[in-house]
Amino acid sequence: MSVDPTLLDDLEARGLIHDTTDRAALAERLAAGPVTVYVGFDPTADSLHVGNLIGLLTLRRFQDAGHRPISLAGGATGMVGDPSGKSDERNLLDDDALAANLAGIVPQLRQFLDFEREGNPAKLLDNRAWTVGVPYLVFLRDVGKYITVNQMMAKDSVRSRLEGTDGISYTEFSYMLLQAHDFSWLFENEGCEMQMGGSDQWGNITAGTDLIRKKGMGKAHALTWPLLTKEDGTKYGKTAGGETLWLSADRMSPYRFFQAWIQVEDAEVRKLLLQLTLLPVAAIDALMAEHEAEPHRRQAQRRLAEELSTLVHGAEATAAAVAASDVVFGGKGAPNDGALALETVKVLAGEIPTASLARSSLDTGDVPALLAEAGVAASKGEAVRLIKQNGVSVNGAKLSGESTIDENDLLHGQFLLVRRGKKSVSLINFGKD
RNA sequence: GGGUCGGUGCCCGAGUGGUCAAUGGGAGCGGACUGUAAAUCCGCCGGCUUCGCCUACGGAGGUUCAAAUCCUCCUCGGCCCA
Repeated sequence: MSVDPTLLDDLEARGLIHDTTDRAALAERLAAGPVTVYVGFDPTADSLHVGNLIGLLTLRRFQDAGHRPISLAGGATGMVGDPSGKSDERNLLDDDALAANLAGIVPQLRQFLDFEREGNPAKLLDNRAWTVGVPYLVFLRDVGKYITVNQMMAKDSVRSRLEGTDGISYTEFSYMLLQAHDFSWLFENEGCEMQMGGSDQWGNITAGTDLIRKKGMGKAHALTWPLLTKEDGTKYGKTAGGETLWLSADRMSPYRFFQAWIQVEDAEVRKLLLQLTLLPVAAIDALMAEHEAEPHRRQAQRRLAEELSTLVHGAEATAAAVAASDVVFGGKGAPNDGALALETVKVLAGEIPTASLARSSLDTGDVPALLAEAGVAASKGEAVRLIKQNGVSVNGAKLSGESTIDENDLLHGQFLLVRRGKKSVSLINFGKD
């Protein structure tokens, strides 16, 4: 089995290396042959989100380079809660919630890696398997003895909690030990020599490499990537509107996911292409050159959205999102109602927010009330304002204060296509007669 | 436990008896310009049966023609002392 010797350089070029243990030794080890490497994902919700994408993709990059990736679902650690990046003590998840979260996450972990690949198939493990039955005394002897409290308190997230007024529970304080134990267990039982994670995981990861070294088990490696941030340094992971970018179609529709990436600003797009897609660096450079020549075509954003949608939701859902986007944003301004085929409307209904209202809602002739009822505006007052500000169009025509809507306006006798502002489009379905 | 300062709209923060749905900033929303970008500019930004009414300035009472503003109690938070 041969490995791709350019892996580390590629990661470097993508800006994906924040820190590593002994870089020369790591490079040497990676060049020598397949390495088993893991990334942990704690089931804090029933879906992963963009914050987890780098981890998933980095594992994928390792697999594509010939190494053996392990996705670790944190069935045990998720119960305790990682204090990293948290200013408050977490609520413990009960068993049912944890099981539900795992059930949501495991398929997502699966889809990024190849579990059948000849030579270096991926593995998916749950740390609960080797954690749940460990007696406390054994844990203290085999893990706790090797890690000093001094080291644990050196961690920023722990220190800030110690200095704060609310403190930190012994449970969360112990999180680092659990993660170190995972690494040493995987090292011993799966031949896993390397752990990766976001830069906030550095302390937790090196606790593992230290434990492995102190127990005389051998040499383990670590790599962290920078947390995904925007140009201004704030955390990525939300849309401009503040929505979390979930990977689950139930939590965020493929259309909205797609749109979120289309709307990325120029300053961010190169970095996102590098870190969140599998496109070769050279291809990204070429794409960016194209983009800079004709920025209004938004080729870079489009490609980013297509690549990510395909990775997360698959080719079919991506095609539907593209089709819906073309209808909504394809023409100059609003879609042309006459040209909107019933089939297209039906595709849209699956992709954009759709409200179902009773036909009787049309009877009053009160347009603002209708918009409020459909959720286009938060209140009737807001709807009135939006109309006054020229912010609403129905079936492609701007509404004015005098506009009315009746049965004759329904597309295919059933739908209204409502645009609010530039970016937000929704459908109101009045059902068949 | 004592003292003291404070709790104002999504957030920060003015306002200390009427002129207050409440100054200002941020966020958000709409518009213009554009490229579903950025920057900039303009407007909006509690609700409604919208030239008026209702609900709101931690909670409950009270004084007053009139309270976010004064009084009482309660509650929560900061700081100081024990």
